[in-house]
Amino acid sequence: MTQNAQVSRIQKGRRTEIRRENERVILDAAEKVFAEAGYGGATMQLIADMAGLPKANLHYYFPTKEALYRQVVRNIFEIWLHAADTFDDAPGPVEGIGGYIEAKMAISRRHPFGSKVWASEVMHGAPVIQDYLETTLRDWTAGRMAVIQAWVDEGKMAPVDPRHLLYMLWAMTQHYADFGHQIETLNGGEPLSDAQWRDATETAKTVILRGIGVI
Amino acid sequence: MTQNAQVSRIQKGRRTEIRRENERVILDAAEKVFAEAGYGGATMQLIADMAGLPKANLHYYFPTKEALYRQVVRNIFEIWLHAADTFDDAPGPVEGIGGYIEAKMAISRRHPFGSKVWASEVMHGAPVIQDYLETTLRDWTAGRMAVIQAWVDEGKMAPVDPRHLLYMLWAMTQHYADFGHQIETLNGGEPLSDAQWRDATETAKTVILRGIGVI
DNA sequence: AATTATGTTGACCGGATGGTCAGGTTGTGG
DNA sequence: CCACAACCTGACCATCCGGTCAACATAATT
Repeated sequence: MTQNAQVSRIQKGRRTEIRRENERVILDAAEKVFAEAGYGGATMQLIADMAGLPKANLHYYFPTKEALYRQVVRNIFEIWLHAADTFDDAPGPVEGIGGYIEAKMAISRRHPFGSKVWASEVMHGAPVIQDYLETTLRDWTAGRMAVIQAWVDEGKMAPVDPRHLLYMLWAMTQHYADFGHQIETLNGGEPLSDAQWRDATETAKTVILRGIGVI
Repeated sequence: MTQNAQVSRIQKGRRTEIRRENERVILDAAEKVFAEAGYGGATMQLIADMAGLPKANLHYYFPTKEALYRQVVRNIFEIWLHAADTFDDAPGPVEGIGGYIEAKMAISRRHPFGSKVWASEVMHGAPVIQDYLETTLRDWTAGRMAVIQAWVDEGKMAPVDPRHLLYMLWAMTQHYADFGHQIETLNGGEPLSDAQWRDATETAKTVILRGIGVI
């Protein structure tokens, strides 16, 4: 049994395993620290402490603070984009937009740090991922706008500006991650419960879906 | 004429005038730098350069970086709260909520830096204005929730969770300031025109008001 | 005009931070 | 078992930043 566990854990050699594990630990710690302190306020020492590694070890895996930050932001961007899958094979706005709201609310709950890093990056003028905004995100947005516009043309929903509708969806859902502290404070200092997350998601879905005339 | 201008400008003595003017210049510069670089990334030297004053002069008016930051955040909070006036003497949700959306969208356009500073502060756990969140903001929120709940009870709008509706309004409107860079990039690198701001405001109002069943 | 209060600023300081490096340890292939 | 490569880390360094201060300039007061 011990041997089996070892074998399965060491599939690709101890060396690459060490590397993968350490990079993961560092990236997780970095995401949290960057989210809580901002890029300028974060220090390599803080990240190292949170990761449980000496600072010099961080520089072994990531040459500079900026390189580490860049990797954190890229990872988040991937998650962000994949939430759009619900759009693709949806027969209409109820499933497509409703599902998108659910997916993004789930991300806000599961990856609050990542969301904050992303927000911070954009607020500071996207120094690191400007190229992504101009290519990947622009294409992505154009695609979803076309889908929404098609629904409008087919009479499946009220005529609403697809671009601003998308912005509304982003804003609402990410708000629960980015302003989580404010929401928590207004909730008596307690994190939202399962039921409260469900209420939030349901309220958002109801108001939006009724707002685009599909309820 | 020259004399008149001077007289009106120096109403309260040269000294207090100098102080007021310098504090204003410094606060404006600080707001911009804090918004663009974050608290940790901002430096007193950067703020001084933007204000056109030597760094030591900043410390004459504001003892520490934190004190300067604190004042910037307080100023924003004031503006933020006053946008709620439209709620108070509105006969119903159409005027109250519609007007609130318009007011907050106007603020996002006029005070984008302030909005970003506020967002940053909250995202980092509100180290400076936690007490405000727990007192002023909590009371404010409770008051508006009561107003909305009353409208629901009177049958003036669909039954919607007032708290999450408020969060939606905050999120949508502030998104246009906080994520302004992303929106600008997706707009071909150009800031939103007057017409586009009108579209954004109208879309938000339409979807929300229809979403709460008053259209 | 003399004195005092307020505003101005270049030069400086202690501490923190990102990053380096030499010397060590551990895993890997032959 | 040996030699090489990958990994680890304490100690160190140059730089930058918030903040201080002493000396000076300007306005207000008497």
